[in-house]
Amino acid sequence: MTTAENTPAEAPLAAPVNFIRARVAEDVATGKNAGRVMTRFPPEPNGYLHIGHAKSICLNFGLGREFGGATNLRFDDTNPAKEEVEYVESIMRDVKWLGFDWEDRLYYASDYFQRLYDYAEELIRMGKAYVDDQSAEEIRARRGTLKEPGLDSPFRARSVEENLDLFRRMRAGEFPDGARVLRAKIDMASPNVVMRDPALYRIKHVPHHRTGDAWCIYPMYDFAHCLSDSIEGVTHSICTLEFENNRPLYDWILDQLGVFHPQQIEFARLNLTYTVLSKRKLIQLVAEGVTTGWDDPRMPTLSGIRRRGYTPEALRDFCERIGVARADNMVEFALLEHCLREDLNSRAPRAMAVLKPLKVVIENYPEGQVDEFDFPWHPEKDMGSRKVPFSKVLYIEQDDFREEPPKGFHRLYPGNEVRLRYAYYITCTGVVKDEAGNVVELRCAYDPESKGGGSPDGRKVKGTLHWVSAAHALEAEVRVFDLLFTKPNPSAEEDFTSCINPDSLKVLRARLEPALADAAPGWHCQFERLGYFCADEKDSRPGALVFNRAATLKDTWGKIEKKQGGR
RNA sequence: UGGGGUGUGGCCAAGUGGUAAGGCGACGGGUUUUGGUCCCGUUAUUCGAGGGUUCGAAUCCUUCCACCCCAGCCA
Repeated sequence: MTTAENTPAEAPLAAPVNFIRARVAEDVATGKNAGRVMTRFPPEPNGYLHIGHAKSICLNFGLGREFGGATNLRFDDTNPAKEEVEYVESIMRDVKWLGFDWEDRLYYASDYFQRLYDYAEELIRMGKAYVDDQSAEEIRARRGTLKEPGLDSPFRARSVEENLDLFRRMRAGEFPDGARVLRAKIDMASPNVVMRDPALYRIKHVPHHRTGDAWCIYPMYDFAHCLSDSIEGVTHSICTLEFENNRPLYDWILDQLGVFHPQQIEFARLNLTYTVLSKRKLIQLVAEGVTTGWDDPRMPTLSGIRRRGYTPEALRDFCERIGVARADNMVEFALLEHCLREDLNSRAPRAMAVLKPLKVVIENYPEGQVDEFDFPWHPEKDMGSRKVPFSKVLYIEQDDFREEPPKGFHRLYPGNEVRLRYAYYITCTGVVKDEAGNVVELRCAYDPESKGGGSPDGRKVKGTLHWVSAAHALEAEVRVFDLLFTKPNPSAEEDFTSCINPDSLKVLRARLEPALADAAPGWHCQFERLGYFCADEKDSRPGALVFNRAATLKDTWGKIEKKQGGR
């Protein structure tokens, strides 16, 4: 039971409609591309995948699967200065973990460098591209502004022969970085700035993680992406809204070259409350040591979320529920939590753990006696059972005792009777305090007749507490996480780091029931009444358990107490 | 009038001329050996605003307003 793999989730329901699905369905119905559907997920390997990428992955792979097509994984690796194999590997790991399979269709834009280069020469021969000797600053100065047209480059009218010669010499490494660039010859007066003779190739004497020193010129995104899509026969090239301005260029390049023309479709990227999802900001969190790395359980990266204890099923469900549209959005974190709870409620085994232990001595329980109970792993589903020992000295949660109970509190307080889950009823008969007045121990009396957690006389107790036998308890580290930011939209702040939550991590020494002794890293369970937890995939091992809290359970009492102005 | 987009309840989001789906959240209530789960109910006379067309408009026309994206040799 404590192995990492829990009961697999049931197959997800049919995906809801959205405008992209509708459009693809229409294309299939009208016989466009002979009814063929091919999508791709095209990450740049310059960072870890985050939950925003999950939306795109689910969309792209979902479309491929739904329409009997296929989805490629293609690394958009056209900027060697920023890309690394570590990222390539993490991306493949994360996509697989999310539950998608690119089978034998693993591609890299760098695989196409020669073909791309050939296309560039073709454009030059058609008089549609030219080599510009201006510096980056000069080009910028002549680009014009959003409201004013740009000026033609003094090198715009070069002959095809000269352009070809210069471009070949660029490729041969004759010029230093930044000396020249290949530009498309479109329209410097275009109201769309993207169309003002965009750069197609730049010189970068930087080794590439896959092609090594083979190239010193690299294609720009706009040139590489559309042609890579075309080469792969992608029918629907789905990307986020900010690329909408680039679509005319995407279309222009493909039209000039007369090659297969995929359809670019844009959708609104995901924004999540209390988190940041821009690569720049995530890199900053890692670089500045705000988190322990890309896979810190507080990070919205897929590796962080996985380590936190989220399941791929929950994430896929989340991606279905948020929908796909073109309006800017900000999805509440509560929806993500809901998806996890819903998934794990049905499949996670239950266990007892006390996070902040308070010692309880059952005064009328025989010294040295041990009851060994057999508790089900799940209250409704048949998941078998485990042995749980009960003895004279126990631990309960500090939060479950109040010397002076607030209104509506039906846990333990002096004179009150509660149920220890599945075990016995106990009544608090005394409180032991230290010199400072802190409650350090409770004296209680149990009712032997209530064994199993019910009583022959049928009397009701309102509270049921989780507990652990002190002598048999396992000690474990439990990491309790909270939101990384204190504001719903950190990106709206002048400096997003100004609202970092100083209490986003609390490390506790908890006591666990002994059945958890050999919980495997990655194992999920519910600690009864506390939340869903997962044995840390990196740091936990039998004998030195480390659990992460993925999400709390819904807490009605906490809400009531908060309203009462309680602590 | 630089160009391109978007505006439906607190948050997502269906709806594409026939009289506002669904989910999350919130709020009530029931069940309950997890104050969990589950169940039941409530939560937009109104679709950014105004004007118009129509028997009928969130859907069509029109004016206006708000917000987002674009001036990397990043993607």
